[in-house]
Amino acid sequence: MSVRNRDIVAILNEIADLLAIKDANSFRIRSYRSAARTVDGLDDEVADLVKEGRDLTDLPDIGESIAGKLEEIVRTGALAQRDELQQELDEGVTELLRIQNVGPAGARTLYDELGITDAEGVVRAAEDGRIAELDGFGEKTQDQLRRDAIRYLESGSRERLPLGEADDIVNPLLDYLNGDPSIRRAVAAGSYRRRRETIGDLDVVAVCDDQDAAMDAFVEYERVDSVISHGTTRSTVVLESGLHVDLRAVGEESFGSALYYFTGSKEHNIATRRLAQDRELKINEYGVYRGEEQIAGETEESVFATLELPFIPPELRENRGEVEAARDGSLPSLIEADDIRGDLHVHSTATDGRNTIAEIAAAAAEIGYDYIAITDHSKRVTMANGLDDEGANEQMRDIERADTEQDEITVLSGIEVDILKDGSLDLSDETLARLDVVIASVHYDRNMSEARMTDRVIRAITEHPVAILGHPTGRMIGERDAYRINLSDVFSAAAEAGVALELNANPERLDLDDQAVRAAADAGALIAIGTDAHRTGNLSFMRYGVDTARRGWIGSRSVLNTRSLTGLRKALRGGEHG
DNA sequence: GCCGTTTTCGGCCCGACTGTTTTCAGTCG
Repeated sequence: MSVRNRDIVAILNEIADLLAIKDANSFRIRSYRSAARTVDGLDDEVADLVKEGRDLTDLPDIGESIAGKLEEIVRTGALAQRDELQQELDEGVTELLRIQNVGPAGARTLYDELGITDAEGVVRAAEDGRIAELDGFGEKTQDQLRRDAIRYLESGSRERLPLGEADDIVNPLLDYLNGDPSIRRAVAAGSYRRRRETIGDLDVVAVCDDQDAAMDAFVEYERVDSVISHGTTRSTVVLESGLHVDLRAVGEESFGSALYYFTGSKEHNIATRRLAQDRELKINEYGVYRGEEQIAGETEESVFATLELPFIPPELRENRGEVEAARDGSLPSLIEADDIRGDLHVHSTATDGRNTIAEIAAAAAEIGYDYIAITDHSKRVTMANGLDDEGANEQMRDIERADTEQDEITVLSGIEVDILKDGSLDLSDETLARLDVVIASVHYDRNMSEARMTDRVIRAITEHPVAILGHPTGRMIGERDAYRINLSDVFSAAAEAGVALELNANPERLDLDDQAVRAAADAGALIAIGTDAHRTGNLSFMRYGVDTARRGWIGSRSVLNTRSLTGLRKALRGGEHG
């Protein structure tokens, strides 16, 4: 098994950590972290690039030195430099950096003076009162570090929150803040605004009439568990849910620049600040400055204008080419929630859904859709009481009846047919050919080699009347990884066969993810955004699918279910085989 | 260690909060 990018990222970051504890040149440390970010964002495996003899120094933030180290890692699976650094310090001492409020300097002092190498050591030393005796440390810091180390030990590194759960926490908080008389308006920024699939913490930017009162209101919010800091322009709290929230108070004249600054991403901000430097401008959260003079900042648009850039949607701000695209006028026109005309992946009471076809149709009509496809499981999914050929045909008749019994929406017949281990499907092609929408998905036998899984999926979608490949990687966010599969081969095959790739909008799946969906569209494949709803309330998951599509640079033309019913039927026929 | 429409040296994004300080270092985002 060759070295994966994630292993390389871990090694580069570990070197950065070790160098930081050794108090090395900070820009040198930053270089390792930048290189790690570059590798993390690559579509290709570094091991493949090396194999192809590509010049790694063509990649951003990777020069002669680190390129040589990447090749060493690929060749030997290890890096002598890291091993040497690790021997100088103690194994695992970088764990100290994972503790809140312990940075390189603190870790160095704890290690040099007290020989502490892990969080348990911090707790013991704090309880013995040894930390407070160190230069630059005191009682308060000792107490804080003891709590931080215990929290680290109890929860490990803080888990990121899925966006769907974040919405349930963020919306009530924003309602509370916006209802406070001292706050003119409060808006969520950060990865939440960029609609990342998970968020680490939450940044809220607020324009306030009375900053002190606003900060007081914030820390007194009923779901606050503890207050980390409480200032006049910034306060940080931990909510009962464990989510860290920062509130930044700014003046009206700085609202746009603050929102821009705190929306990030960090990498995006660095890229645009470099553009600003070229123009002898300075961008910070208070505005865009030429010398002492503020020349923009009230709106995000005004900030972009000083860089002669059009507005870049928050979902694109990841430094994945959006700054360059904005400069040369090639930013994509992104899909909007209103572009969606129907949902193509919904389960009913016929298998494991909670609602009847009629209830689903009514809920979809209420949303304003033109059509909805009922796609229940096939028999292999025994847990869900999956349908056999006879059941599927019976269900087809039920769907047709539901379609004729109301005239608000078109109900399409469909199935989510299971892709068996050998790439065959567990319903006959005759049955499938009668249905409007056939989604083929892998549910079982996930643990096979990449080559076999790739072959299995490609056979399923090219040899049978399939319209859509469902949740193409099988991942569950924070629960289980994608199965091993060569996505670029699958995308090419799907594009060739006219089979759409699903962007499963369930916020626990989001499968394909943002980067994969971009690669799929680049390969010429159509995208089908479906909620996989098992109850009518889940139809609202569509939003997360659209968010992810936008993060994948997807326009409405690349998405199957933005088409009119006529256009959809035409595309579905065009994609069928035999 | 990386990078270059001032190019092979000399820069490298920027500010708030806290605690231990008496002018600032460390951490965070």
